Order: sequence, then structure tokens, then C-alpha cells
Amino acid sequence: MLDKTFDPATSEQQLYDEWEKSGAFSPKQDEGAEPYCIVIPPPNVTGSLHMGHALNNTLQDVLIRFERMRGKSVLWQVGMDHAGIATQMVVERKLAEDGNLGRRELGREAFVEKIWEWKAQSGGAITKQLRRLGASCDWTRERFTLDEGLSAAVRKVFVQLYREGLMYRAKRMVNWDPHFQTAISDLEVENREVQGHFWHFKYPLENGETYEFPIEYGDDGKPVKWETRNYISIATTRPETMLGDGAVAVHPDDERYAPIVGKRVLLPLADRYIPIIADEHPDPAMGSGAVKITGAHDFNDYEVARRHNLPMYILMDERGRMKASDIMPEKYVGMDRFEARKQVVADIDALGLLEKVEDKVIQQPTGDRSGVPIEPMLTDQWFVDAKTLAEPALAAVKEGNTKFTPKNWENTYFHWMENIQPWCVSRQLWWGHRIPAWYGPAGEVFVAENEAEAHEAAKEKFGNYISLKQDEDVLDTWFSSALWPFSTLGWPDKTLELDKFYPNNVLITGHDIIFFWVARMMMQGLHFTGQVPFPDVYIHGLVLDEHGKKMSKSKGNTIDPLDLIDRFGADALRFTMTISAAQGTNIRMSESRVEGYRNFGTKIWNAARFCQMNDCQPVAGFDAGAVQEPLNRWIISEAASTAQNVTRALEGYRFNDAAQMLYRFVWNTYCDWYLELIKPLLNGEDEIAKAETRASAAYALDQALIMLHPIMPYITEKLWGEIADRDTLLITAPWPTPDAALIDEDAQAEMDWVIRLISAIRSVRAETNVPAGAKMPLVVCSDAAEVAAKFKRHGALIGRLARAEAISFAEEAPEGALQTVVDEVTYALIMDGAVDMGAERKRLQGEIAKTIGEITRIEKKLGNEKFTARAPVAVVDGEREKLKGYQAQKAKLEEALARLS
RNA sequence: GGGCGAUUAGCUCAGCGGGAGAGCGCCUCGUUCACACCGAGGAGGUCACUGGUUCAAUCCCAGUAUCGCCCA
Repeated sequence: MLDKTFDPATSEQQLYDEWEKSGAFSPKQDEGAEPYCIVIPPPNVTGSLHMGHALNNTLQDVLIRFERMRGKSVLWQVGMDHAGIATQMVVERKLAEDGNLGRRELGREAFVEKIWEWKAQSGGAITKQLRRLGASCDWTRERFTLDEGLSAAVRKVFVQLYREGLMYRAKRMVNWDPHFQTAISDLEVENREVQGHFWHFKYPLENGETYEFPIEYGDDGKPVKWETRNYISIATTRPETMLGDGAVAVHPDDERYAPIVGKRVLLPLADRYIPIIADEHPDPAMGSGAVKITGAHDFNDYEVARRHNLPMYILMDERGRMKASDIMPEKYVGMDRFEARKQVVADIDALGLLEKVEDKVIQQPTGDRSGVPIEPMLTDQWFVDAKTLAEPALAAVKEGNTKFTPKNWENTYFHWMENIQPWCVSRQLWWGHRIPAWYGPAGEVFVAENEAEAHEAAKEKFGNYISLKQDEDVLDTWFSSALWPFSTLGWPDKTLELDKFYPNNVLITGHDIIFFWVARMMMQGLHFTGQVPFPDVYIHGLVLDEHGKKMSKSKGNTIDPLDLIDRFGADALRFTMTISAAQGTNIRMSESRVEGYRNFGTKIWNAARFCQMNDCQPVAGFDAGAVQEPLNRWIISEAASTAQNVTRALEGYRFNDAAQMLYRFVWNTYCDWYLELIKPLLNGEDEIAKAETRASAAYALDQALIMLHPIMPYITEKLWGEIADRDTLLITAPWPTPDAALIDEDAQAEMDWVIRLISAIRSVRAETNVPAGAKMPLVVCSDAAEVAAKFKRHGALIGRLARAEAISFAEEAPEGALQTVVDEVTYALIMDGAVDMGAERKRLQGEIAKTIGEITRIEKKLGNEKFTARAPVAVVDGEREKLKGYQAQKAKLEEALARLS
């Protein structure tokens, strides 16, 4: 006998181990089975399970389990990425906490050794947590981006791109993170709004020259008043960069400055002369309309400087400290950039050149990991020619070889791909794939898959052995992640797995990852395999808190999925995620929701318990199509149409619909009605009907367990095992095959009538305050044979569920009875005590009013000639039918009311 | 500034050209032998606003307002 509730804590671990041991997580070896593969978006080796992971992996697991049950050879390829910056940060911090030598003191080799030690001990916590969620991924094939095989793939890709001219080293503007002292890609930069200042400086014109500057304008927009100026006014949010200015730019159409374009100003503090140039970049409406140009420290200025061949002065070192150079005044050398900012402002002020300071909200580029302001800087880095790689990737989506669901995310993808910038892939870190480039004594570059090949190349060039030095830098983590859909399957080797599981079937991820992942995997996948990595991309929403705010540690509004699993079980969390995952919507996570779906689990648990108590055991060889009782034909029919709908929903990534339909089937159909309706049969005398009902109840429960399994794997597997001895675990049980023959519309219509009749009687009783336990004689006011036949079949259970007794037939309702109308037949309930006639009258009047409302609406519609002429015949006929029904109902209700008076 | 999305019951959200739905919450009743993590019944909505298309609009189109996200 089952307990009253399922206890996740005592069962989940055991069930998971059982699945894993059974080998169900690995693709089944069956030549005939269609392959199905999802590759996990690799979580970060430092990461732990958060709500986003819980959602992402729940949806993947739902599909994986669904397809596995459909008999496919299923692979959920799992693994982690090495997360260059994040991991290096974690380990450095840990070394510091433990009072060890720092990274630089340790040296590269020893430090990397420490990271591997850390990974062995505490890395990959998330893989254990994915198990708790119930993720049925193939752990035997777990991969890590720094595995030998995947590293070889990275080297091969690098070398090939280099040889094809799609990978190059260049001096370009990059986002420099002074905290980690590395370049990062623009995707790793967040623009944060911060309160800053707008400093207005005066740059004096050379040789004391002057010009007339308009300061007042008339109604026609023309200047009416001027002042004589011997300076140009510029405004900046970053005063320290003025030391590296190469020019002042004004818009070519800006008449205010036309007289001084081409002249020079003295750059204060630096004591250099710089030109005033005309360029489209400055916005005349912003500030003074004149912009200082610091080519080496601003992306826009860099473009201007290139157009005008301006010198670009690098002002800072890798930590963001002002560094010594020809143009750097001695006093600032060594100052931190923010200290230098204060000093520059003070010094300009001292020269009388500080015009004013405004408060201004500025968009501060910030390192998403370090949290410090990013310094745009001109440095030597390796870049991928993303624009060239993007072309086929763009075309693949345009042509529909890869489709996004929901489709509107394709716009985001297109926008990014069409405006793609060279991808900076080198990182000044130690943890990652070291760049396979070696340098000769004069900086000659030899790119090769290993050192020996580099030496060979060098020897060929120089004719003798020379010593080479490998590039110190490593590659962006996402460079290796981009290869994940095929590198994990063995590429570049031609493996069986690659042949079978590439392209993957679908990528499931959040929209914030479209750029990081989807775009780059599309580019690399197409370039190196000639095929899209996946035909489908499903983009799910974000998990927000109850108030619709993004969860973040700093806000303190995070909910820990593991905590929810502890309290409500993994199934409850998974069901919540699944039923909330409507396409194109975010998910607000609230505990009460999870609790509610835990209750849903308990509901099906108790339905199984009821079956167990009533000997409803699955019967071997049960033929659902041969069942006789309408009740049983009905539940089988409902199960079959649910199966059809759930299958279609999952095939179309409509997760919420699938969950919703299952919820309704289990709770509203099976538990609320079917189990109640079969009670009289189970307690009855008809042994044949009883046996059929027991088998049908067990069959329908099995169907529910099978279909719920992808969403709620634990509780369903547990029940599956508890209910009967099985040939297979539920995880590998067959998914229902669609069978239209099982759908019996007659049985559905008949049971629908039973349910409506019972509901109507219950409603009358409740609204007229009939005591809940009272049984009332029921008079059916009809002489139709059809009605009598239905009562013959279902009278007993109607009597039981509606608390009616002594069912009789008559032409008219007796005086003083409660009455209700169902399908144009009046039903009278005889009350032996005093009936609350006032309540009854009011109730009937209400029903009549409602019916009249419907009649009026339809009459108006049918009265419209254009409607009858232009609307489809079926619709018009349908309306006429409805009208007739309502009219008959109104008549019956009015009769009933009349009898009361 | 550009793009995308949202606005439906007290709350959280589905639906999307022909009778307004769910969960939670609320009210009334009920411990009848699966389940109080329950059952029965009920109240509650000019589907943001303004126009347009259509025989018919919560749904399609345009605009407005408010909110959110992304990009510059």
C-alpha cells in the first residue's frame, strides 16, 4: 500500500541511480532507431545551478525523455566549459585567502597546475546539481573544453582560419579590463548607467587667434549676438584622456566653427599643438559641438583618427595607470587613471581653462566579471574575421535551414550578424587554450598545431633551427564553445557519433546567449562542417522573481532551485518550469506556484493509491479498443486525444500546452470525474464490467504516467514501479502511438452529458442551500426513449454523484420542486422539508436572464443580412442551432419558474 | 535615438477572427472508506486607449499611453 504522499527526499536519488545504472542515459544501440541529439549549452566549471539553468535543462530533459520514449536513439551530450576569466578569478582569490603565493609569484605552470587541482576538488558542482534536477544526460560522454580532444579541435580551427586569412593579429581598439589585465570581447562588456560629470575645457587657439562665436539666436534661428573667443570649448566625461588628444573635431556643417577649421589649438598640460578638423562624427547639438579626439582610448575617436591620420597615443599600462611616454607629462606618470582624472581637472582649473562642470548620467562600459570600468585601448590582439564567417551563418537562417522558435528572435540574430565586428579572441590569461602561434627573434609568426610543426616552418624559412617563443595569450572561452556541437562528438576525427548526431536536433537556450553561442556556433559549424549545427533553435525566457525583476545576487532576490527541490521535489520545480514556458514569455517564479504543482503530484499519487486499493492492475495484453462500457471507452478516448495533443505540443516546443493538457487530463478528467464515476461500478455486482473497469482505470493511469514522465520523471517512475511488475523502467517505456480508432466521440458526448447533468443538479442544490448530505428524489421530465436509455446506463452513478434517489419519469415537474434544465430536458428535485423558494426563484430568474442574453446576441447576428450572406454556411448553421437550443432552454426555464409561483 | 515585447478576473499568466480561460487568492458548504498538498458550489473581466479593415475584432492593421528588455 502506498503512503499518502510521495517523499522526494527518500526516492529521487535512488531512482536517478537506477536510471543511470540501467544505461538509459546513453543512446540505444539500434541501427533502426532514428538518432536524436541535444548538446547542452555547457555550464561554466565554476558555476552552480541557478534558475536559468533549471529552466534550460528542464526543457532539454523534457524533450530528451520524450524522444527516448518514442524509441529514438537519444544522446544528450553533456559537459562544461573552462570559463577562462571566471575560473582564474576564483582560483586567484582562493590562493589569496589561503595566504598562498599569488599567480605571478607562482608562475604560469604552477598556477595552471593549481587550477587543475581546484577543478578536481571543487569544480563542476553543477554536474551534481543537474543530477538532482533529474537531467538524463549521458555522463559517460561528459566533455570539458580543455580535454585533449577538444583542445586539438581548437588548435586545428585556429590554424585553418589563420591559413585562410580569417584569423589575424592586429593592433586594434579593444575593451581592456584593467582588473583582469586582459582584453575582453564586446559581449563581455555591460553598459551601466552611472552618475558622472561633463567637464568643459577651453583649448586656446594658437598664436592668440580669435573668432566670433554666436551666443544668441533670433526667432528665425539665425545668430543675433556674438562674442570674440580665443579658444575652442570641448566637453568630456573622461578628462584624463585629454593628454592623448590628437585633434579637436567639429562637424563640417557647423558654421560656428567654420572660421577655425584647419587652425591649431594648444593642448593644455601636454603643451602640444593639435589641429581642429572637420568630421561627420561630432553632433553639433551635443555640448559645444566640438569633440576632442583621443584615438587610442575611444572607439569613435579611433575611427576619426584613422580617417584623418591622427597620431594615437596610448596613455596607460595594463593596470590603467598613466605610463611614461614622449607625450606624457612627468607628473602624471604612475597615477591611476581616476587619480589622474582629478589631477587633470585640478590642473586645467588652475590654468583658468575649466569652463564648467555639469552632472551627467553616463553609460559606463563595465567588465561583466570584474565590475570595473573598461578602458578602450589600442593593443595587439588576435582577431577572427567574423564578417566573412557570418555570411553563410546569416544565409542559413534566412533560407530556413535553421529556424528560431519563437521566430522573432531571428531579428536579433540578423541584426547582430549584419553589424558584426571583428571578434577579439586573445585573452591575456593563463587558463585556457594557449594560442598556437610561435614567434621568431624578429617577431616572425609561425602558426601551427604544435611546436614541432612551428619549428619545421621556421626552419624552412630561415634554413636553420632558431629558437621560437609561443604566444603568451590564451583564446576566448567561447572560441572553444563555438565548436561544442561537433568537437564533443569527436571532430575533427570522423567518428560514428559525429556521423550519427551531427547536426544536432535542437539548441535550447536563453536569448542572452544568441550572440555568444548561437551565432558563433552557426559560424564555426558551417565553416568547418559545411552543415548548420542544428535545424532548430528554441529560445526560452528569463526566470524572474515574483515581482518581474531579474534575479541577481546583488539585489538579493534570487531563489535557489536546489532549495525548491529540497522543499517540494524536483518534479514540482520541473512541472512549474514546463507549464510556465509559453513561447516568447519570461517566467515569474513564485513558491506558491511550485507548491501548487507539488500538490498536483500528490493528486496523481493518490489516484494511483485509489487504483491500488481497488485492484485496478494493468492487465497484460489489454486491448483498449475492445472495451465496452461507455465510461471506459470515454476515459480511453480522453487519454488518446490527450496523447495526440501532448505529442503535437512537444513536437512544436509548446511546453506549456503539453503540461496544461496533462494537468487537465489527470486532475479534471481522470480524478475529478472518471474515478468518481467508476466507484459504483467497482462496488457493483457486474463482475465483467468490474474487471473491464479495473483494467481500464489502470490503463488510463499508465497512460498518464507515461505522458507525464518527461516532465515529472521521479514520481511517475516511482509509481510505475509500485503499481506492477514491469518489463522496463518507465524512462524507456514506449510513448503512446497515436490511434484515432480509440477516440470515441459518442462515448465522449454521452459522458459529457452525465457530467453536465450531475454538475447542474449539484449547482441547484448548493445555491438553494440544500444540506450537503440530503438525498433527494429526482424526477426526469421527459418521455424520450433516448433519455430513458441513458438513465438506464448511468442512472445509478448519476444518483450517487448528484445525491439523488428514486429516479422516476413524469411529464411535468411536481409542485414545489427544484428544477434545472439540461439539454432541453427539465429535471426536478423533490424536497421533503421547506425549500428556500426565494433563492430558487432568484436562481431561475438569473438563468433565464443569461439565456435571454445569449438569444439576443445570436438573433442580432442572424438578423444581419450581411452575416447570413457572407459568413461560412457552417458558422451560420451553427448559430441557428445554438439559437434553437437557447430558445428551448428559455421556455423550459420559464415553465419551471411558473410552476414555482 | 533604433529594435523587440508586454498591457486579459484581486495576483501570476495562457488564449488569439465567430459563445471570455487556467492556477493561486477570495466567499459558502463539506471531514461520504484515493487525496484537507482534498472535495462540491460560487462571486469576479467595456480583454490599456483611439481609429481602421471585416458580415464579425480581445485576436488583424495604424496610432496613442504606460511598462519591460536589448542595441546605439
